[in-house]
Amino acid sequence: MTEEHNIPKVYDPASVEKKWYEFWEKNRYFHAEAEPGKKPFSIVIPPPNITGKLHMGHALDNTLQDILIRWHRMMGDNTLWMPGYDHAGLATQIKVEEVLKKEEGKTRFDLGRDEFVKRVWEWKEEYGDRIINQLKCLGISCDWERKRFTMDEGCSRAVREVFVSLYEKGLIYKGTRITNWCVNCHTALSDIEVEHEDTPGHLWYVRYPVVGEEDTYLTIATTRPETIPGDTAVAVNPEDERYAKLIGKTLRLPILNREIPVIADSYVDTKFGTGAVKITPSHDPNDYEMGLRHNLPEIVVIGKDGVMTEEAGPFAGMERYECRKQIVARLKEEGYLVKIEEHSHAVGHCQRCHNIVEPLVSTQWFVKMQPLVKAAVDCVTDGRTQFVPERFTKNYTGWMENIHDWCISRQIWWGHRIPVWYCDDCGEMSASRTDLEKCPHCGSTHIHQDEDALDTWFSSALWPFSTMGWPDNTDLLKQFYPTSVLVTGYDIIFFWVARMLIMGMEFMKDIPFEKVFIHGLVRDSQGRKMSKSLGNGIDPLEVIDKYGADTLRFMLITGNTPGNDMRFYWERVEGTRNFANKIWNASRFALMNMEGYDKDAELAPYTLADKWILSRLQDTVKDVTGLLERFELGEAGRAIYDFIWSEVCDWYIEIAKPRLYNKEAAAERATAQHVLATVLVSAMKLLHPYMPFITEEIYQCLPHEAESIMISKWPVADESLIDPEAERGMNAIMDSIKAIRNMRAEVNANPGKKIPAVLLVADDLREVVAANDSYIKLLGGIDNLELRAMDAEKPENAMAAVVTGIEVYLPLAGLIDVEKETQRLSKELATMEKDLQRVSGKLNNAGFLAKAPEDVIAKERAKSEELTGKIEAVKKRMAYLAELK
RNA sequence: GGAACUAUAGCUCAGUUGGUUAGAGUGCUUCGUUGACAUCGAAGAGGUCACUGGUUCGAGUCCAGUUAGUUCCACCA
Repeated sequence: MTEEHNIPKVYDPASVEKKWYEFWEKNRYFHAEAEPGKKPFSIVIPPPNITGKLHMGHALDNTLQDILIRWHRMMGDNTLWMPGYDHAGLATQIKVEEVLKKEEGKTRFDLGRDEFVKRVWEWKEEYGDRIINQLKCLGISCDWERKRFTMDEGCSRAVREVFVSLYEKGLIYKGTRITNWCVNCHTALSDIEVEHEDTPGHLWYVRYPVVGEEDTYLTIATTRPETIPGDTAVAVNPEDERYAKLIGKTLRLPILNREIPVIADSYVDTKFGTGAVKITPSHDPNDYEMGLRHNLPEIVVIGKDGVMTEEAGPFAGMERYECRKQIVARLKEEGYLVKIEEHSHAVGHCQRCHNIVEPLVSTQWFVKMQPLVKAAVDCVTDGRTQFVPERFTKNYTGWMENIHDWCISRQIWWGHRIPVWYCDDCGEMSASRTDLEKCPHCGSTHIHQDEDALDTWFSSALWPFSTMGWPDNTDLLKQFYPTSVLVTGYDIIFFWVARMLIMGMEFMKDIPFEKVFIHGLVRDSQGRKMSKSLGNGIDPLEVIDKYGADTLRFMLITGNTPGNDMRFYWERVEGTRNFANKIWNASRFALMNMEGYDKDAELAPYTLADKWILSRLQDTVKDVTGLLERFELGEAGRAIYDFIWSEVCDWYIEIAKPRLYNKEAAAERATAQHVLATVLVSAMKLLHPYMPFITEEIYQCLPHEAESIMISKWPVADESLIDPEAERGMNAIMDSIKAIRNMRAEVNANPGKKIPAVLLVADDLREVVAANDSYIKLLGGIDNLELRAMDAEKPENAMAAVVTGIEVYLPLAGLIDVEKETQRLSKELATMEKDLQRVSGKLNNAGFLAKAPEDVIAKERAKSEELTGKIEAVKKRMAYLAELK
């Protein structure tokens, strides 16, 4: 937009976005340093995975953050947005393994651990920055100079420190127990990495013969017949009279013919199935617990690869679901199968590969959660950390109160290797902050490190302080911890937010963030989750290419409320693009009329429209700032949109045109230029956090004080410019103009041509309307405008409309269709009378008069008066029309 | 089995502490091209605010229940 004479009519985002992003980066506007004494504002980015590719969720999440960051930067806060990415252990390992398989036909085992990990690092170097470059296309203003990685030296040091410290406190332990196991990924998973889905299945009723009693059976019901070979008991409820006499007896396991006892345990629900349940301690968490209580043997029949073990006898070597089929067939053949029922139940799937998770016994590392949760819950219940919207608090605390120990070991290679060494000589185990060369206990050099890596969320949990240099007490931590806001989707409150709160409270003894700003998901136009398998995802870069980053950003933020999901519509994208173009053209208009602008020129007194728009600007500044403070970003965006389009463009610019076109009246012209420029610059500032590129482009062309809009000062409302009188006068005039346009459209009166009009104006408005009748002439298409007092004679043979304080008459004798006009007026009359009825009802209600606040009563009284006046005028008018018939 | 969210115009959604004539965008109908913008302007039609009851002078807004849809949590075979 630098060449004033050749500004394209249509805004072209591609031609300006790159330019300004480079300009901002070159000038280091994104960079923050600790400056003691300055008010801080800080956010740590939810680190995207290095395998990541920008999707709509990122676009939304990062735009929200960028708006808060840019706004606070303009408010003069010392603003840090800490960027980085996550190594995403399992996800990345799977990704690289796929590539390895495809390109070289090899598995990670072919390469060996060291070589494989080296390959992942190479992959990270090559692709890790892809998503960051995509974020830059969105206009994201992170302090890229500080970019961190969960596996960089500093973050890794923090991981070691936390692990060893928790180990020393006894809060990390190694244990053998039943955990979620993915037979495909070949690793243990934490509880929340298992997604439960209701799946239709069957309930098989199987009878187990009672040993020593001919033709006596105990029938159990199971959803997993393939685990029968692992049964080591059948349990019934001790209160259950049906089975009382069987307790203590022995059953013979069908097919396998092993003998197992009937035990009693109050866990058994007498109402489910037959009230008798087979117990497989190695393959079911409840059975595992029961096995411990009753000292039952554990027989592993399903291996870590999902294949039946030798213990499964005739089924050894079969895949677990194939085995299920075979066992059911055998049971049927041999007469053990009593019946099959349809049964829907929740089945756990691996979050990564979506295979069915197998509960298996294995040795893993756990974080003991109970001692850690209290502080993390307290800081939320006492309000030190607040969820926005507040309703997510309950979600969080409820989960925390029922938390189980966190399984943190993964049988994978990519990630932080567990910093524990085992001595082959003395058998001791040692956790260490530094890599060990020899056993601290016996000095032996025959030691080896634990093979497992940590859950990727272990390092993410430290992100708010590991990125700022912890465990050192850095200047960065001193100024920017706790961070101000954490912005994320509700889908990772448990994975990430909860664990950051836990680790922050434990290691920093302070909250990691003051606010947790939660947003929803971006769904497709049918409300479905965007997913690869459905192929319904929209690529944000495609939207940016076609419509510009500003459009995508504004579209994502407006039209929804915090915490709720939103739908993606191309129509909404187009609507927002039109808004960008509207701004562009308003600015283009301003520029084309800026010729000879001198900021020190002598100004004429402000006109009504000047006073009105300046007053409205102050209102808007207050509204927008207040809404941003309450995290109502969508509403704030709408307020800016409405101000620019419906007030500045639709009214102010139109009214200012005659003054801007008239070069003879220099002071008047300069005044209009000054007001228009002021209003536009302020509006661009308000809009800048939402639409950074177009606002910068426009700002640079308009008279401006800062070298970039992004470091300019956020507008503050000037109370002296708030002018209720001007707003009232202007509203009356605008209402009159709308009434004129309405009547003209109604009868299609001389479109494009000018017509005369007569206005009857109430005393208190006469002066302002008389002084500004040019507005009415200009925008109503009126050539001869006559003003009369309210009680003066009403024009005959004219169309009429009544607005607050003004009656509008258009002498359109020849064009009036008496019939239609009467109809129109009676409709109007009906709604007015209905309103009046309601208002009078209130005013005649003693309870209302006694209890409602005075200003509300006054408002109702004024409304009543106004309606009475209007109704009277419309009635007179109708009487007149009746005479004409 | 718990819990949360959603229900407002044809469609997508706003509506802060209860006090409006219930709004916007989009779609629809009608009209409009000479110096910002047809990615535009003007006008219009279109809603018993899911249902039932309650609190209140007053409810789209608060409370209880019902229905429908979505989601999260939960070890019942």
